[in-house]
Amino acid sequence: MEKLNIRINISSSLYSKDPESSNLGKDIISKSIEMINQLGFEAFNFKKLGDAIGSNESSVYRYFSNKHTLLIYLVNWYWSWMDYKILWHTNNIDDPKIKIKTAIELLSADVKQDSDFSFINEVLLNKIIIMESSKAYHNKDIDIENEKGFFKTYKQLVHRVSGFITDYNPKFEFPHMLVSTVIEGAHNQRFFADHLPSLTDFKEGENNIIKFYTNLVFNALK
Amino acid sequence: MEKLNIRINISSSLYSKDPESSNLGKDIISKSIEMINQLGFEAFNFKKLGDAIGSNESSVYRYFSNKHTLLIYLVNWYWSWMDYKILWHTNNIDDPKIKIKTAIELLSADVKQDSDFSFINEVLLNKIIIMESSKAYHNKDIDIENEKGFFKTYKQLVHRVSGFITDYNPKFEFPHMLVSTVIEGAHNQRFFADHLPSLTDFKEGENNIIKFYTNLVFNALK
DNA sequence: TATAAATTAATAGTAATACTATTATATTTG
DNA sequence: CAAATATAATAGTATTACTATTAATTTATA
Repeated sequence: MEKLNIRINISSSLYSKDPESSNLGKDIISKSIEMINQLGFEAFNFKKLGDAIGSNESSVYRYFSNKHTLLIYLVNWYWSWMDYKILWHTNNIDDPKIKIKTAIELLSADVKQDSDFSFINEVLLNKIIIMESSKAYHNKDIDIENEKGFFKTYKQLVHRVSGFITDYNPKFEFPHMLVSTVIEGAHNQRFFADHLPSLTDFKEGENNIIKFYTNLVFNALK
Repeated sequence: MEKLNIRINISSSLYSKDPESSNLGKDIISKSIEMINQLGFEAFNFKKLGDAIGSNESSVYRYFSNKHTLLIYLVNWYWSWMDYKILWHTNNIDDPKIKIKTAIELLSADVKQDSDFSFINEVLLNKIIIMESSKAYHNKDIDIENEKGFFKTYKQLVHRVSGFITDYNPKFEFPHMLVSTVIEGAHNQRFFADHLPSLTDFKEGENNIIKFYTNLVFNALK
C-alpha cells in the first residue's frame, strides 16, 4: 500500500488513556508487542514493560488497567487493520469470487511489514495473534467482555467476509462457520507448522496453507 | 458402549505419581475436572483443590508438579479416549467413507457421559477441552514439552483420522491439515455458539456443526 | 502382630506477581 | 507565570505457586 494519512480507530472502551495520545503511550504499544513476542504473554508484565521503556509500572497502569486489556487492545487493532486491508484490496471489485480469494489470501498469508502504521510492527503483532489471541477470549469473563465490545472488530471482519460468501453463493447455509473456520484454522496451521509439524502438511516455500483454504472454501461453495 | 474392563493408558511422563494408583489420586482428577470447569483454569489452583477434596495443597503436588501438567494429563486422557472411541466405532468397517463420517461425528458432536471410565466425567472434560485446551500448547515451552511427549495422543489421533482420509482419496494432498482443521474448528464452533454466536451459524436442536464439517470434508475430497 | 516403609496431612515459609496508594517532580497549556 | 495534568519514584498488600519440614496415618512385610 502507498503511504496514507490514516490511522486505525480503536474504541475508547479498550483503554484507560488513549495510547496514541502521547509518546509514552506509543512506546507502551510498540514495546509491549516486542516483549509479548519475546517472553510470551504469561511472563510479560507491566513492571518489565515499564523498565524496558525507561518508565515505570504505575505509568503503564494509567493506560491499561491490566495486561489482559492491553492484549484485547492489540487484538482489536490487528483485526481492524486486517479488515481495512481486505476492504482496500477488494474495493471496486465486483466479482465475489475474486473478493473471497483475496480475503483468504490476506487472512492466511504470512504477514509482511506495513509502512502505513509506523509505531506498530505488524509482523510481530501477527505472531502474537497466532500465539496468544485465543487467551483473549478463552476466559471466564468472555460474556461480560463481549457485552463491552471487546470482540467487535473480529466479529465485524467475519461479517464482512461472510458477506462476500453470500454474494457468491446466496444459498450457502453456513457462511460464518466457513469464515471463522478459515481464520482460526489458518492461524493454527502456521502455529503447527512451527511447533507441531506432524499436525499439518505445510512445506517451506510452498503456499500450502493458502492453497488448502482456498480449495476448501470453493469446494464447499460449489 | 457396553461396560468394559479397560482403562485409558497414560504415559508416566505426564505425572509425578500415578493418580490412578490411589483414591486420593482419583479424587484429584475428578474434582479438578469439576473445578476447572467451574472456576476456569486461571482461578483454579492446588490450594482450592486440596481443600475441596478434604486434603491439602502439598499432597496434590506429589501427583502433579503444577496445574499446567495436570491440564496436560487431562488433555491426553481426553484424546486417548476419543481415539479409542473412533477405533471402536470404525473397527471391522471397510468403507473409508463411513469411517470418515463416523470420526467427524465423534469429533464434533456434543459429548455424552461414557460409563466405561468411572471417575472421569467426559461431559465436563469435553467442556474443558473446548475452553482451556489451547492453553496446553500456546506457551513458550511448547517445543520442550512436545519433545517430552506431551502432545503425543493428539498427534496420534490426527494421524489415525488422516489415514482414513488417505484410504478414501490417496491423491488428496493435505490430510493432516484437513483433520486438524475439523477438530479445532468443531471445538471453536461450539465455543462460539455459547459465547460469540455471530461467529457461527449454529442453531439449537440442529446438528449444524456436524453437517457443516461433514460437507466440508467430503467436498474437499471430491 | 510388631515394625518398617511409604503415604498423606498440617504447618510454615518464600519469591514473584498483579496490582493500589501516595507523594514528588516534570511538562503542558491557558 | 500559574494551574492543571502527566509522569516518576517509592512503598505496600493480597494472592499465587510453589518448597521444606515434621507429624500422623496407613500399608506392607518379617
